[in-house]
Amino acid sequence: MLPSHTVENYLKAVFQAQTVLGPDELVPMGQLAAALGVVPGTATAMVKALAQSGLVRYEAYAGVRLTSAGEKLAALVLRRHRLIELFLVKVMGMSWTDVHDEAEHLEHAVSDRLIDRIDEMLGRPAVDPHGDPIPAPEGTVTVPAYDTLLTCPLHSPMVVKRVSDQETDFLRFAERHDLTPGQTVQVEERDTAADSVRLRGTGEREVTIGARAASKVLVEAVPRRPQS
Amino acid sequence: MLPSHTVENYLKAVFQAQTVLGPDELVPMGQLAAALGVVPGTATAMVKALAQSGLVRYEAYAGVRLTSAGEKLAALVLRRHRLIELFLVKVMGMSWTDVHDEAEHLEHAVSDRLIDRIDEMLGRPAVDPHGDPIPAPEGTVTVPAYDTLLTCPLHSPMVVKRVSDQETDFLRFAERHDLTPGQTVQVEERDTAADSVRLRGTGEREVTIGARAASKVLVEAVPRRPQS
DNA sequence: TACCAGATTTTGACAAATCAAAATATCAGA
DNA sequence: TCTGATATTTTGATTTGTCAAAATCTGGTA
Ligand SMILES: [Mn+2]
Ligand SMILES: [Mn+2]
Ligand SMILES: [Mn+2]
Ligand SMILES: [Mn+2]
Repeated sequence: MLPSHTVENYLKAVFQAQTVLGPDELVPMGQLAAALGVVPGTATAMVKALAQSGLVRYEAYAGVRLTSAGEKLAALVLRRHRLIELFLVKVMGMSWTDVHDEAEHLEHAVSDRLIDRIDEMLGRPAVDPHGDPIPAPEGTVTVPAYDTLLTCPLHSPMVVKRVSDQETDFLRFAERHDLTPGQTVQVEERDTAADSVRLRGTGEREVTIGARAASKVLVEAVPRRPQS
Repeated sequence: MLPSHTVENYLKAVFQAQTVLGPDELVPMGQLAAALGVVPGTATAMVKALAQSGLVRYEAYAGVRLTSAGEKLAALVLRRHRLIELFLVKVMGMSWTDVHDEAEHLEHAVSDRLIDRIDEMLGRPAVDPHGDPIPAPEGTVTVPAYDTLLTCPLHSPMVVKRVSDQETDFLRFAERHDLTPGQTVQVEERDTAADSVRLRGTGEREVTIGARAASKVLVEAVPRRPQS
């Protein structure tokens, strides 16, 4: 019995909530329900069924976490999602701002064989168009720990490595300000009171963005001596 | 309310049954149920619901036929299916023998925008890898009337235009004997008693195939003076 | 320690899609 | 016209996924 679309979506949501909360935390039902756009009671019912199938462990009033079986399945859904996103950008010429919604459906419909062709065609990539890491076929992921524009050093050139928001509007905003993976930026000033971050980007252009937005842009120091 | 996968599959099945039975025939429920792999009672229930939605007309004990609304939806599902099949062959390098099952799932998951990119990328093709005509975005299809290897003239070179069976095994058989769209064949002899057809294919190779198989290979006379 | 606000679970209902099996209709042949 | 074989419909259940709203729990605060 292969998992339904719904089951795949629940597992993926738990997986992603778990990676932000930390590996030992339980995901609260309210958060899970919100992520999936269902009413809390629905999530409770579904999670109980998933627990029956051995895909999650569930503690009433505490929350839910994936078992290793559930974790593997979830990682494979995420793998499909991210490979599809990259495929849509690289091969189909779609914009990175739009591919998420399309991938949200396709991730449940592609076969293992097709996903492997896609992977091969893309040269076994490590990250998707947003810089999100692509889980291996075995279901393992390594998530590099990056600074954000809110935590990185000032006056020091940084490369954008990842933009962690799937909303078309935010991605368009990021693109408009050259905050896409691969671009270089530098934080000029942080104003805690104003809740803002002033940036100098490619071509000396300056922008000031909110702290909220800044925290979604993950960066890494530009290596001192780039390989010739 | 966009139609569910199930509704799309029912409409497509009625559409296809209708094109083989003829435009004025009602599709019997038993046949529809068999095509969809459900028990007859299920088909009856579903068809009644489709009739409620105005997608089909249903006459108890007689059968079902698409309304023009249903026909348009069905044609669009078929359009997606066939464009996806061609895409999988041309762009993803899959075999024409395998793409049907993959397309059966993807046809319900691709957006209109993506399907249009695919159509564009393929150069607005008229037929899929099996020679099946691709419905227009408006939901219209023109089905050319071809001879089959069972009805075409003897000793006269014919081009294979279409192979009308989606089974991997049959398609592999056809491929083995150079009976793929674009190839040239010639019928040497028909033996009604033996229920067989003897063919001479590319490279003078001869094969004898059954009448059943022969009827699935649609052909057209090779034009007298091919365009230089 | 008692209470409350907020989160969570429970209960009861519903829609979609399906099957098994009983009931019924149709149609061809005697 | 009657009869049976076959096709179709009906009936009653089941599974999955969902919501609304009532009931219950939990973690702090007074
Ligand atoms: Mn999804
Ligand atoms: Mn992504
Ligand atoms: Mn289908
Ligand atoms: Mn085809």
